[in-house]
Amino acid sequence: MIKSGKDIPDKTLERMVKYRRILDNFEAEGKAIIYSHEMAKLAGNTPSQMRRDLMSCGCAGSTRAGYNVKEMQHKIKEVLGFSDTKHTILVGVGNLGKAILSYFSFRVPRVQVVAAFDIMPQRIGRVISGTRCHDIHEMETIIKEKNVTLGIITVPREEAQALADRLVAAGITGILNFAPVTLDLPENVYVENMDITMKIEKIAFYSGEN
Amino acid sequence: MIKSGKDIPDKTLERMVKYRRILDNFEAEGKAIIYSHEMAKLAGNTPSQMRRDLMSCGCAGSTRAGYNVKEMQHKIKEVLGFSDTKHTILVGVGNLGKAILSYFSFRVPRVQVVAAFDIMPQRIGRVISGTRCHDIHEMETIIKEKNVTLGIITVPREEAQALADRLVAAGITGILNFAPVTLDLPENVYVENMDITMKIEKIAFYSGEN
DNA sequence: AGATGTGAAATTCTTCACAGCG
DNA sequence: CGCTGTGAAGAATTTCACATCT
Repeated sequence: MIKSGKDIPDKTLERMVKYRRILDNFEAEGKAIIYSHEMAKLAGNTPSQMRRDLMSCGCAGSTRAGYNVKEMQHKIKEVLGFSDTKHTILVGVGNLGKAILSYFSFRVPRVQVVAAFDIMPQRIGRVISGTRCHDIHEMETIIKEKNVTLGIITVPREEAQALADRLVAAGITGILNFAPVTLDLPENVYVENMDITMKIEKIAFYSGEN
Repeated sequence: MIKSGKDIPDKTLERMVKYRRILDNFEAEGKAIIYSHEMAKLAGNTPSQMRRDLMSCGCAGSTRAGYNVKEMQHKIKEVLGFSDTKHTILVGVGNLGKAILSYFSFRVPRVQVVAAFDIMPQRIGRVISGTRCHDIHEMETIIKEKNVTLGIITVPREEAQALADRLVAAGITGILNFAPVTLDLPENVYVENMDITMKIEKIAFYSGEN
């Protein structure tokens, strides 16, 4: 999908999320000032990359004294968007689905999971980490009712494409896909893939002397 | 970590894994020849990127006739390394851990999960998708015994760094980390992070007109 | 004609190096 | 000084365009 017209580089955005998490911790500790090299250490990158990233979000760091934690936090949240919350559903309440639902008890800013879906009767009606699991037949209705725009796919590979089509037809514009297939969807839908086995193979490839 | 001296670009490697999966399906269907544009469609990229990738693995596609499925498959497997299997453990047998263990029943080439670990008594001794869950106290012993070199971390955030240190001390050289923290580890350990909440926020950011 | 293979351009991302501020 | 801000260099990745082959 074509990225919408935000001027902030993709990789920078990814790191921004990380920075926010780190800053949240700092705030909790009452730390008020942070240097780019401290931040870089915690984020696993370099000071200059850190500073470059901050430029993209118009973040003023006062010379000599480092960056003001609260201000930086505010600016980053502004970029990531803290105003409107997007409604999300998750489809496929197996182990993976359950695991992801529990991530949300730790609250992901901007994103709220409003319902989960499955086909298995024994899962329907249950509440997992605060989210109710519905029969998948109700999916389209609930998407419309609750104004859902994001979908998380945690169903088996074979079912992923058909499900994605249904989600898109129902009006969803962003998908996080955990199934190991490439989804074929219209350009205006933004898709991110979480390819777990790929990552494992990457580790096998790079680790050790090889 | 510094990448070991393989000449193949990082992104290409990632796509290679995807290509292999696609080829496996093709082989099952008995298809013998494939064109770069077909492959690109299935992998969600462009024909020229596809061809460029194949160059990196010395993959001969005969002009006009496209690529020979079996040969391409062979070359890719050669690059990804199909000879030696790396032994892997997973630590943290919650929902996420269980989900990942079940991925392995679908067989990830090159990688074999030989044991799982947890601290919770009710999990210890159980067998999940063919992998036995041990008490975490046995971890170091089993790593040595079974010559384990890769570790998958699916414990809560607070425990991840300490666990990673233990893994590295015990001789592990590659880690797949699902906890949302940056692990601070020696240069010679290769780490990949699966940052689920980050991906979700990315979708929230890019999807829709925003 | 319809593929592949590949220099070369274009784009994106990272790092360097250093001016300038407090 | 030590730290930020940033132009400019450098590296990595993607895309273009076209010669070449059957």
